[in-house]
Amino acid sequence: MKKKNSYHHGNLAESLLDAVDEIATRYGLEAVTLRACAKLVGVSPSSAFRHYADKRALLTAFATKALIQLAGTMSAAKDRAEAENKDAFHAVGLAYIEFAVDKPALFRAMWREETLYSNDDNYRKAANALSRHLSAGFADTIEDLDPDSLSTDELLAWSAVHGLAGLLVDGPVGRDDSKRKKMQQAQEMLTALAPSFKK
Amino acid sequence: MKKKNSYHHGNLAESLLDAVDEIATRYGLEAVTLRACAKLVGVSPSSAFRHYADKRALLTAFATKALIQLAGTMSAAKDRAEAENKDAFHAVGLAYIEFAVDKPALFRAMWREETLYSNDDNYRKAANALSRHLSAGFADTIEDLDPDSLSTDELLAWSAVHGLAGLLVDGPVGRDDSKRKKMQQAQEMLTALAPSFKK
DNA sequence: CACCTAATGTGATCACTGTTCACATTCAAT
DNA sequence: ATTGAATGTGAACAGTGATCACATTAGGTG
Repeated sequence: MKKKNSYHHGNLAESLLDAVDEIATRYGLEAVTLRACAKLVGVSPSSAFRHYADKRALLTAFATKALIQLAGTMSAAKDRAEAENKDAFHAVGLAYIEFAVDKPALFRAMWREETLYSNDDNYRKAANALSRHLSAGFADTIEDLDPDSLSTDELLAWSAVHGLAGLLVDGPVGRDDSKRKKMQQAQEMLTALAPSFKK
Repeated sequence: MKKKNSYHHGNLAESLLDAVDEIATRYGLEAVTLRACAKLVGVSPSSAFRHYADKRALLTAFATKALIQLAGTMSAAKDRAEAENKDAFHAVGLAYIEFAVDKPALFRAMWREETLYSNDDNYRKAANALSRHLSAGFADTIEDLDPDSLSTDELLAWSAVHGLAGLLVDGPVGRDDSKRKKMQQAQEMLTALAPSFKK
């Protein structure tokens, strides 16, 4: 994007993240290899270590990026729903699930505790932000005393949405179904969940 | 367990599964290596291939075993709840989450689509069985027309339970909390979910 | 401008991984 | 007792993450 034929690449750190994305979406997370990423970027394998201490550090950065991307999608869904006077939580939850269905590799990468440095500050922040985006769909009069502690309603909402996403991506639910069918199941589940949020 | 010093091991296939369990529980799933398993069993690395076509096949067998174990735990929880006249779904859901919290490595191994042969017959059967154990907590008068197709209520129940388990094991929820605290969150979530199951 | 230091990319090399294959050993049925 | 099938072995292979001395360059200093 910047330099073309120079010894120095320009912004290898960012380009490596793009390479992870490319390979993960194309061939799956397990196919993401330092050497493959380096080759894709057109650079020596060892050069990656100038920017990431570890393969794990690279994957952590990638997961963080994915989390932020998902948060953006959810935020957009919320705005759209409010503009159309629709139920915001329903829309945000649906966006969450749709993201998982559309980009399973990214969704998996976000939550691989064992291949991540989950103590990383940026990662933690991005992960915690998600719950806030979900509960943003609720009535605004919710008690947001401690931003790092979830209310039971928030936890239930996140669990149901996250759980269905997980079952669709890495579970036996809707394994051979079309995307339309899957999203329809999500719709129904979210509707069925609504009664639990009556005050 | 059988032979002690013979050239032939006796039941390598089963012992390898035990080795996977041991290593996964002790050092995490990523530490499960064919060579480490073989060494633990006291056998040559290549011998594993007489019983499993692949590392993936081994992990599939292990995942299946874990699924069956979880199903057993759930079934026991249901029986106990019914004997004590308590809500069966609540108990079964709690058992599901407790299993994940107690044995995160096993729980992760069950759902790693990318490191599994999820088409394997035994695996599929075991995975599908779980939903039935969950819905067994519902009123018995539920319409179980198609056993392979989930009702919306079943799907909601499984999603919420599975989601919280996932968030606890591989997510930012309750990361530094004690087990007691985690299980308390689970209790509250399940209680909050109940209104959605009113007919 | 020339210089110098820090940042960035390279190549060789290491230990380890899953996998294969010819070979050794044992079991079980004849 | 013999023999064929089942099971375990050891040496190899290519691919992996990682390290380190070294090469190349960028950007501020004089």
